[in-house]
Amino acid sequence: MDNQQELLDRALELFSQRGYDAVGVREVVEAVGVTKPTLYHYFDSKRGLLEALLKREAGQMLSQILQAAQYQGDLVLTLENITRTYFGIAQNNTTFYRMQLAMYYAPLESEANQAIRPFSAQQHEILESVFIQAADDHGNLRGRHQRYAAGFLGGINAMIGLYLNADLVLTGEVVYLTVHQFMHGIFS
Amino acid sequence: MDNQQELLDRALELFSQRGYDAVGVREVVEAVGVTKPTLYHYFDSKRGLLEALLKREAGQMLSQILQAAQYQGDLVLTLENITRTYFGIAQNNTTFYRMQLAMYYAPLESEANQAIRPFSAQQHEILESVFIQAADDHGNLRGRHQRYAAGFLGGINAMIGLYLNADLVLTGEVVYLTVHQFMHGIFS
DNA sequence: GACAAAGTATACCGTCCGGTATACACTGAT
DNA sequence: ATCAGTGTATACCGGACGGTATACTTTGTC
Repeated sequence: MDNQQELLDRALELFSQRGYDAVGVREVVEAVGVTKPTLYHYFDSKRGLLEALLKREAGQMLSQILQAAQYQGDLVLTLENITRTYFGIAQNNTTFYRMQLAMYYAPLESEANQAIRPFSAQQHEILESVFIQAADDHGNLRGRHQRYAAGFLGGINAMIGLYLNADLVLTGEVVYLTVHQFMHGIFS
Repeated sequence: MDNQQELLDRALELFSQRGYDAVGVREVVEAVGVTKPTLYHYFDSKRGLLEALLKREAGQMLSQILQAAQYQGDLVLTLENITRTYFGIAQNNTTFYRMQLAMYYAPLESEANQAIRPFSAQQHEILESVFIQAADDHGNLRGRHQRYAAGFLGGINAMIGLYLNADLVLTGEVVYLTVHQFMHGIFS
């Protein structure tokens, strides 16, 4: 019924499965059962389609992460909330999570990477702010927030990577382990 | 002089900069100054070009990692050697490292991902074998080798990610910090 | 110096690419 | 009933795509 939303849905599916560059607009419109002018009516270009898609999906993802990342004096708790949220997104919106990861690692000059960059930047900003705030309570974090944010997200995505390969189930225990490993290393 | 190698060189550069799908064979041959039949003489297809490229670059990368991953009773030392090797590759062959990362995260059904898969599998195998061997000396590692291998590589790539964004210089200290954080967490 | 093999170029194949000019149908407001 | 705006389809654009049939030129071998 709603061609605009259906176009976004199919585009998400196809881009995630085969990649933005490899999927033509023709394929998207045929999957929905409309024609190209319909797509170009709602989105001015293929790039516009991608950006509308990101706005819809990434917006929701960011708001969830932002909410989970409210630091209130307990770093472990906050990191667990963040991890749980990421795992939840990866499980409930696997398709988008895959696409977003692929776009993040896509070449700098590719449209895909350029489109995802603002979103990634916001994501990192949120995580860094947690470590910056926590540095008030844990002095030895100071000045390392960037490395920690990157490392923490790296750890989360390592687990999500295993999940996406069907090598791991993202249980509450894995949330605990991911955060615990980040805080205390592998031996404790 | 050697058109075959020059084609591989330019293809590496272009694929890394803009992505496999976004670069046409026409562009590759023009960058070298030859014509398409020359490319198709050496490599049967665009995919063949990519695979020859991987064989050349990934082969060398794997042999370096394999050498660094010889576990001889000292897990920290081995992990530091591995980390140093990864950092070295990322620095000396930035172009390939970028491309390889992008291909790893590319959609499962994309040619790029399918081509890189065997290489990635070998990489993970090598890392897992380190943790499997180390479990003889550290019982509490047992059965977790897959998660640890993924997490460790995730940590390495988080640092390399910062390096690729010019946000971090990969010094010997970062090698130490990366391994130390993996072993003991962020507070020690 | 004949000959096979390897390497390269010209010119072309059909297909798909992103994008659009135009026209028509539907809807709601006047 | 009319008219504007929205939505959709037909049919097309120039150009780029991956790939190749053919022929020529170079090279090394006997």
